[in-house]
Amino acid sequence: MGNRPTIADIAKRVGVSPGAVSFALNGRPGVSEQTRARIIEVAREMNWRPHRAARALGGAQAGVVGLVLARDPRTLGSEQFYTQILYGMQDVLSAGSSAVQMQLVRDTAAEIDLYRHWAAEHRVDGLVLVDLQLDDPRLAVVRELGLPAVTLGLPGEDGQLPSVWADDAEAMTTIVDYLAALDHRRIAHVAGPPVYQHTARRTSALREQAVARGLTAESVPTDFSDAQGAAATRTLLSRAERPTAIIYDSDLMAAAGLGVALELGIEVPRRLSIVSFDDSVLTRIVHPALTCLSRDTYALGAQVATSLLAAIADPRSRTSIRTETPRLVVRGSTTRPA
Amino acid sequence: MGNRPTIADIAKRVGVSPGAVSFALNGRPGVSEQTRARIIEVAREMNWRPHRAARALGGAQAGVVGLVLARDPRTLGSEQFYTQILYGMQDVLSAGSSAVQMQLVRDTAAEIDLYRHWAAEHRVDGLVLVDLQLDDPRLAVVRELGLPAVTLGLPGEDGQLPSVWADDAEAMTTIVDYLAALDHRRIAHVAGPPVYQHTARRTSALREQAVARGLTAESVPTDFSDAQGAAATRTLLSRAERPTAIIYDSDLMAAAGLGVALELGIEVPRRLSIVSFDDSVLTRIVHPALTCLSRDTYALGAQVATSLLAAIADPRSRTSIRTETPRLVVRGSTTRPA
DNA sequence: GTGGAGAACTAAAGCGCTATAGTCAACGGT
DNA sequence: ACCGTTGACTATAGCGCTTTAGTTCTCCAC
Repeated sequence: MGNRPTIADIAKRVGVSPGAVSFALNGRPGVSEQTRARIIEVAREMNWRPHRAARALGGAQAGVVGLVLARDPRTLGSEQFYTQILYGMQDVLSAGSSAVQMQLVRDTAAEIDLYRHWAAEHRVDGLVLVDLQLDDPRLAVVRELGLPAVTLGLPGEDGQLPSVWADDAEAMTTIVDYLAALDHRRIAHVAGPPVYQHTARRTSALREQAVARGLTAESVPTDFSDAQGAAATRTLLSRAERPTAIIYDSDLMAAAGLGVALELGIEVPRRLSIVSFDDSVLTRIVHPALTCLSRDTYALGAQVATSLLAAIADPRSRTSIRTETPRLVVRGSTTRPA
Repeated sequence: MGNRPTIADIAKRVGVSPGAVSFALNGRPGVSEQTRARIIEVAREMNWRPHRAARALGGAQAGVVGLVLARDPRTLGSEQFYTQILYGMQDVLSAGSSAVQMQLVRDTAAEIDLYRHWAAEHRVDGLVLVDLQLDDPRLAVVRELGLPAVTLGLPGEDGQLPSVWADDAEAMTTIVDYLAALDHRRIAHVAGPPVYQHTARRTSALREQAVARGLTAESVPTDFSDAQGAAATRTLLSRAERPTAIIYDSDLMAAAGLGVALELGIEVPRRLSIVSFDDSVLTRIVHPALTCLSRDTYALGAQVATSLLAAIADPRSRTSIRTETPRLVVRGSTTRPA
């Protein structure tokens, strides 16, 4: 039963003091190589594992990093992306026998509460902040709490926190390049909520590109839900001069948009090309499969974990890592306008 | 900074011993109502929060329950369901200021390793076992480790563990009832892996129903991936005597199947009816929207959390809760066969 | 007015591990 | 031969909280 061996048990068995065992097991000087080996062997034999709480209590780490997702329970849909991130993170962290504590909350206020809670209870050693907002209120809180953190997305203006990011502007340019090459002149963009930094970057990149190339472009904000994605699509496609291509900020909305096109009898891709900013199974199972930007989300998660571990080890480190710009994967949903 | 107040700080401030503070804050007898009130007030004033690790060390609970999902990172797809479960669980657990530790692993062996790990490090107070298998190797391990656990799905044969479950056989019957009423005579079932208990139950329920009603029915096993779901569909639809209705064990496979039907030019629902065993956004965004079994997954998660808390409080409790049988939600993907 | 039962606390040990200070012997340099 | 080092440990305190075993007091019954 629950009676796991303690460091004292090992000490007794080997015939040394508990302190010596602690030194040995943590690779710290203070014991001869001989006894160290002996201790390690006995520890393995007895199937010893450190008691996390005991370690954490001694001022050490909790062995947990936190990741909270703020979204309405009914607007779920981006899980695919974050599940992959989670997977990537876990594989890196479990090597250091840490774990990721993922939690879903309703909104940013709840998210902040949770951070305070976690900090107070010493539950986590570090945080991953996702879905960065313009003027993000979380940044100040995290700084105040003194918790190491890494942002996934754009780096903070003033480089407050280390971050792992991809260039959204460049990604948008990739898409527009492609659509322009196909001769699309009227492009629409079903975007996420404007408070998000990535949405803002994409939107402005599209505008710039449109001006530079003399295209008509328009971004429609949504809350990322399939319902609003569908609604936006319906509005766009009901116009007299409807767009010949629509870029969606998420795979969920893209799929929903495709459904609307089918429902309106607008052939995809002949009469409407669709591009999704996210890749996932979803883009592959609908018909036609969706052209999208794809990236190695698993690797991204691993990257985030690595950065976070570095930030925890040295809280003053401030290195941001720019990841590869997502690649465009062309599938059946795009072609030259009819 | 990080210098959170301790129970001793409160004690000093109020002028009592740390023990008294502990009593007061835990609603335990040993202090007068007056001092208790005073202590609680000061604690709030100083913004005190218990240090989790310290509590856990004293033999108390870690305040974490574990949920591990064993699946290949490339076969992800059921996240939607589990994200909802997670959400439901969290809302119940956070009231008791516990958290859910969700982790993804590659297979059952890794899952079992993780349980041992968690148990040894006292990381979790209890477990939720999902995707029960026939002759599930995890049951013995969990018993051996003495960890309170709840299964989500069918109860163990011998009622070893409390469980929260819905009747898969009855659910399947609901679907067949409906399809039979529409006059479908040849029904196929794209199932999950046969090792899973729910797959087995559904498969045998379908067989029984088919015999009872004189229908032709067939179950095709898959690994739950969109690829195999699509492949199975392709095989079924390429037959001379193809089914007029296909039941899918997951929404992901159902959507993939729909894609295949479109690709083969088989109209849905006129020439093929599709029913999904799971509900999620996915069933709503494809076109036509999929008829499916729906249940309140959030509530299910909450139920699981409640049961688990009960199991933790009293490890001998063995109450299984049978939840409502999922309701059939009819949408555009089903009709009478042409 | 004395014994005894509560009530209201305090004191202190302990959870498992880390970390610091201290002990002790062996060795080397002068 | 003596002091200072160094290496290999041991002893001990402490992390923040819980919990058990006291210690006082007060109050009441006989």
